[in-house]
Amino acid sequence: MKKGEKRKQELLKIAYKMFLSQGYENTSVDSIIEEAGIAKGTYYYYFESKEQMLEAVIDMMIESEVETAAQIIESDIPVPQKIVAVISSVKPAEAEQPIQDALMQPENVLMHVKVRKKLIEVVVPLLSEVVKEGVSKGIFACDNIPERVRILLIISNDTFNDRTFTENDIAVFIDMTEKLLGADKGTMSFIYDLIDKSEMEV
Amino acid sequence: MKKGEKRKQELLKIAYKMFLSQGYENTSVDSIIEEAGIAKGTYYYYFESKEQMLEAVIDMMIESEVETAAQIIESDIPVPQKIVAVISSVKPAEAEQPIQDALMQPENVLMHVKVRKKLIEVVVPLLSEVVKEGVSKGIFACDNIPERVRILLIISNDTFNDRTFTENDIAVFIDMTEKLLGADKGTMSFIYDLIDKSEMEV
DNA sequence: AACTTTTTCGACTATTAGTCGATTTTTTGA
DNA sequence: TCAAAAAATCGACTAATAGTCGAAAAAGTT
Repeated sequence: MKKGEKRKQELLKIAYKMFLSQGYENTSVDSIIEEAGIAKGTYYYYFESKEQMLEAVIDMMIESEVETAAQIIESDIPVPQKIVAVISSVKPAEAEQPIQDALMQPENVLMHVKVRKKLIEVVVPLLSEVVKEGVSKGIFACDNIPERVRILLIISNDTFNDRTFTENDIAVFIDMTEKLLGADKGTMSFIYDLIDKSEMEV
Repeated sequence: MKKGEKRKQELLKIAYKMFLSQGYENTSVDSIIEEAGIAKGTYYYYFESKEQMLEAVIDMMIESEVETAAQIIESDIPVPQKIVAVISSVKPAEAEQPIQDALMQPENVLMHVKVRKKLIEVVVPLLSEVVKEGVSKGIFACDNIPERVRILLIISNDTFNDRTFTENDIAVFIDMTEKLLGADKGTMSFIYDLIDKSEMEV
């Protein structure tokens, strides 16, 4: 009842690395068990299927990202900055490994879609609270907050995570965010300074 | 040089149906050739790989949708209605088969993502022209049109194609569209009447 | 020590995408 | 018209895959 959990974590870590470096489809169960030094039967003692293991790996990834997001929310920075910080934290970006690159690879569509879906599911309620705080402070003015927050996340993900972007994309993103949340013009323009210009298309 | 093209089209049609009804991953090459009554070698005479065939099937799907979109654009309806019509035409929706349902199935992520990506690539320029027309007529007022159009497509796709939606989603979509394009409040509220309420979540 | 439960093993199966050389059918041009 | 060239078809074969299963070893329990 104890050793088992450890082995499971160990397998998840190995799979996590291999999925990211080679893609989910290109990582065979055989190669995972070889890397782990266990037999086929052992693998299937811990995981129902390869896909179920992928779910578990994703849950693991999400968990740590949500922790970061929660910390940011509890911190004491201005609401607009807080929102942007949470949105950024939700993309692996500069973090540990080239996770972002890995997720961009076409052989990782499945993983990519699943991560995004779960992340949005879990971050929308968190971020909605922050926006609500902004509304009560008079920084924002809008209704249907969760629906708006979702749009924010979808677009930021599409613009900044899934592809290369231009200055125009940033300008439109800022404009859209302000209008979507009912903020004064200029409220979100600090975003421009945060962007890593090296990631930008010329 | 003639018979070949016909066979190719025939195979594409068969694959199209099978991919949609069973999902891409669940459709084996063996089952396709059985359905078509040909040998393995013949299949690979026409297609490099199963995935390359998927691309071809998608191109086929896109092509017909783009034709429809182009017709709408040439038609003589008001600009705001035109935009919404194009966006709707871009989702298979009520069309022929339960394509939409098929693309929603988790076993079709790959196909789904590829269709969306290609569709956006091809529709953004078309729709941008329409918006430009709207700007010159004073209905809209905005810059960076292609970037804004992309957002419109991404969000409409996420909201109306990928999941069930609520009244709030519609309200936010209308509000966002108006603000994104710089239209007067109410310009896009006709959208509400177009929505098939039966598709809505309760 | 005798037992039960948890964990591990690896040979085995069934299915898959893709290869290849041989063969048949169709086209072409002299 | 007919033979050579090109296009199209065939199906047995390979290599890799995810997943199964019953037996055995290890760890816990009494």
